[in-house]
Amino acid sequence: MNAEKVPDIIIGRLPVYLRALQRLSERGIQTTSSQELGEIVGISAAQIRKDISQFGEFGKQGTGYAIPFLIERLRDIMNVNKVWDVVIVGMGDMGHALARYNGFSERGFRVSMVFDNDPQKIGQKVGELEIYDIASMTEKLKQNKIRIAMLTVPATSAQEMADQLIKAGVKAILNYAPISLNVPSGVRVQYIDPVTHLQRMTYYLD
Amino acid sequence: MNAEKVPDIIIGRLPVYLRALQRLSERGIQTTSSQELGEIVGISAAQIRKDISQFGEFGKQGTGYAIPFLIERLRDIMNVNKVWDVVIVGMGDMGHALARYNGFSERGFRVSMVFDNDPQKIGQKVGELEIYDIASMTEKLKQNKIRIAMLTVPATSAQEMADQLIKAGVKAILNYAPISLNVPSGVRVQYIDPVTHLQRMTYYLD
DNA sequence: TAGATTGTTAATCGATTAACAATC
DNA sequence: TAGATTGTTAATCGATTAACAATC
Repeated sequence: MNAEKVPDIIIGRLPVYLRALQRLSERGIQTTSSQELGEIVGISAAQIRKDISQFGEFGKQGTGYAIPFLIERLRDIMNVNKVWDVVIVGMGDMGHALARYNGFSERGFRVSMVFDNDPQKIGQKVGELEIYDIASMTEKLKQNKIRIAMLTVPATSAQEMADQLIKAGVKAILNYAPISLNVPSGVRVQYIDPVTHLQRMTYYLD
Repeated sequence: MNAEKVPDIIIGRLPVYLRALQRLSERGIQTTSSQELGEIVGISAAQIRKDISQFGEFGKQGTGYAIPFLIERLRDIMNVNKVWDVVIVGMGDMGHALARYNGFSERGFRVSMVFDNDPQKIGQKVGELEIYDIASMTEKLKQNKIRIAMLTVPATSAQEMADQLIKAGVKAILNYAPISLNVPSGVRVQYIDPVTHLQRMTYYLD
C-alpha cells in the first residue's frame, strides 16, 4: 500500500483521528476539514494533511474529507477493519474492569479469553467468560492463534508472563504493569501506567 | 532550578527512568550507568545522559549514578517529593479499579475523593472512601485545593465533567474517556484509552 | 466564477546520536 | 595507574510548519 515506511509517530496519531472522526460521524456529520479535525484533536491542520497524505489522496480541494470514506481508509490502514481477539492475563480489579469494558467491540477488538493463576479465581465467570488457569495459557493461545494480549498482573510477574505470551505467539502486548518489559524485536509493547502519566503532569504544577 | 525550558518529550521520559531506578533500588542495587539503565528502559545511553544532564550533574565519571541520589533528584524535578491528592470522577468499573489500586501511595499520589452522579452509588463506600455526589464536586474540590483528577466517565459526559473540574481549579486531568478533550492552556491532559493503544500496534500485525 | 481546502515542497525547527575530553 | 563512564559538543537525522499551486 505504501512504498515508503511510515514513521511510527504518525501511526500513533491515526487512532486519535479515527476516534474523532467516529464521534463526528455519530453526530451525523458527513464532511470535515483538516482545520476542523485539527481543532478537535489539538494538532495543526498542516500536520493532519501531511499524515493522511502518507497513505493516499483521501480529500477533495475545496470541500475537505468525506468522513465515512476517511474512516474506512483509516480502518484499513490500521488493520482494524476486522475484529481482533485479545486476551487478558491477570484478573485483578484492572483485569475485571477491562473484561467488562464494552468499548472494545465497536472499535475492532473482542476479549476472547481471560487468565489468572489464583485457584480461587480459576473457573469463576467474568461476564460471559470463564477465568482459565494460566497453566493452560500457552496451549490455548496457540490453538486460537492469539496475537494480542493485555497484561494486568503485578509488576513482579509481568516479565515472566510476557515471556510466556511471546513464546505462545503473541506479537502485541498492552502492559498495565508498572515496569518496562524486555521483548524481542518483532514484538510491540504499549504501556499504560497511571502513575507515569500523572508524574508527567506534576512537573508543570507548583 | 533550570534556566532553559526543558522539552516536554524529556519530561515524559523521566517517570520511566524513575520507575526503573526504583525497581533497581528495591533489589538493593546502589549504582547504575546510563548504559545499564538504557537497556532496561529501551532508550540509548547517550539520550539518558543528555536527558539527566538537563537538570544538573548527577553522575560520576567512571562509576555512573548513585541510585538513591538520582531517585531523589528525579522526584524533586518532577514534583513528586510530596503526596498529591487526586480525585476520581466516575465510579464505574474503571473508577473502582483505580480507587482500589494501591500503587499510587508509594509513588506520590493519594486518591482523596471519588464522585459519581448515580443516586444508587452516592453514599456507597469504595474501600475507605464514600462516593460523593458530583453536584457537590466543585465545592469540595475548591475546599481541598485539588489540582489533579482522573476522569472515568462515559465519553458523552467527559467534556462537561472536564469543564467542571477546570472551573473548580483542576490543572491536570488523566482522561480515561475515549475522546479528545478541549481545555484551556495551563491545563494538562494525559490520555489513557486502551483501544487507541491497541490500534497503534495492529498496524504492524498482518 | 469565487471561495475553500487539499497535497506537497521547501524551510524551519527540534531531537537523537556519535564521539571524545574530562575525570572519577 | 588503567579502565570506565560522565557531560557536552557537533553532526546527523527526523518532524513540523509555512506557503502556495492545483483544483474542487
